[in-house]
Amino acid sequence: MESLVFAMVQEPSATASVAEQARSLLGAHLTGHGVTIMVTEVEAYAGPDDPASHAYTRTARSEIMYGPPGRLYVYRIHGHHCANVVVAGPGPAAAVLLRAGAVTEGTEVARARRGATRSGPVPDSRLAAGPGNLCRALGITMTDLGTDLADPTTPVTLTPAVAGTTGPIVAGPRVGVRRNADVEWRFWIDGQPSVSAYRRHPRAGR
DNA sequence: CCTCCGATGTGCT
DNA sequence: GCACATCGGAGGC
Repeated sequence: MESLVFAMVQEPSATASVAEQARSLLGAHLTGHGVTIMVTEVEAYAGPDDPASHAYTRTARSEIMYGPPGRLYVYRIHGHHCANVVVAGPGPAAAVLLRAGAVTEGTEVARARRGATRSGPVPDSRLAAGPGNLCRALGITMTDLGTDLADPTTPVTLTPAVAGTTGPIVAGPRVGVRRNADVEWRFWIDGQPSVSAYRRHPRAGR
């Protein structure tokens, strides 16, 4: 409650709908290279007014977020890939990070891509748990950067959710961000086993 | 050039 | 809860 007021004061109405668009992606179906997931966890990132966003500074890497919505923004971090949907915010360069999903098709392919950890095989419910693992399960790499997600002929496509079919949606602070660490722009479907545990950035303020 | 540092994942104490 | 592998982007010099 208090944090919501804080967010509204900090972020004027220009970015409020970025969070709404992130919420609306929950329950959508994303297909990547033969594997389909239902999206269970997302995070909203705004543009130049959101220091946690890559679009906070406009560079060659973040340029795609200043372009048309519905395209895929892929970046690498710590040797992993992360996938975002560029959305049309009231402000420029809004995007939604796809953090987790439940595999609904292509489970065998996803298992093969994930392989086994030292402690054993990855449970099917966690094949696309976490943004890096989601990309691995779906075979998303930098070659998919800029894909038009509405074009059914591409290897990566997004099918919108039917509103009101996901069950309860929960919100909290974004995982692992140092700046704007208290803005509650992570959204997930309550009870889904693919959803990440919250980890605060070690050097986040407060 | 060179340094810093993550929108991470995994394993271990 | 904590350490660390890992690597490219971004910015400083």
